[in-house]
Amino acid sequence: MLGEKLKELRESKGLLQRQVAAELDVDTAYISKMENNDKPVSKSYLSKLAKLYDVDEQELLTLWLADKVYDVVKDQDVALKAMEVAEEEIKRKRKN
Amino acid sequence: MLGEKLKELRESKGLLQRQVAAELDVDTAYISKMENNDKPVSKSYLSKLAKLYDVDEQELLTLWLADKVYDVVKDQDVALKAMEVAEEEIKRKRKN
DNA sequence: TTGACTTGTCCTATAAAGGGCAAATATAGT
DNA sequence: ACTATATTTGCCCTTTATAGGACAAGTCAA
Repeated sequence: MLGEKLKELRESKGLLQRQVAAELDVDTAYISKMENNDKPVSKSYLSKLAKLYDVDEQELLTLWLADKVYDVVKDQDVALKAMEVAEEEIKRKRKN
Repeated sequence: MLGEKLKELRESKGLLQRQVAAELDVDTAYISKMENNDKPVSKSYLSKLAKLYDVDEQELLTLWLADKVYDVVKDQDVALKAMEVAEEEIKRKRKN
């Protein structure tokens, strides 16, 4: 989810992976893997990416977190129920 | 969430942590920590616990997974949004 | 062919799981 | 108050998993 978004943003900016890699000071292979969900995106790059692509960091952070959640529940057939339960717990804690 | 449930179930069955510990062949301290969310419950104990407490394993599994999800999103202010996104992704994949 | 991207393999460092053990506390009964 | 049992807490340890990459080699498109 974050991967697709990053790729889409990069292309809309007309940037090459090589350029983004240079900006983050990493290998281009790593960029490729991020965009293809082969490797998790390191949280520490989110702010740099947000600036580079000129989007709100919150947006990327949301997708980043959604990926994490997805990784936990995928393949689990009680996934939806579990997420509901967790959601209610979050809301409950927020109230307190 | 799973912890509280386990404690509640154990007490409703009138069992001591010592007895449950013996059943799972672990330290009583570990049982205590599970019930107080100080240590994650090992997934491999769920079926034994379900039988011991005479409940559906799915129920425990759901709470177990909910705990995992909660751990990922807690303290994150985009938690709810991220869960929504992940939820939709799950549903999307299910369709395909 | 060349530049852009992808894929496979490898490595290292960190963290978390899964507990044990001993000591501290809480609680109920006498 | 004293004891005994139940539970909790703190500290420790080992094993396994994952993150976070690098590097080389492969593929794809112009």
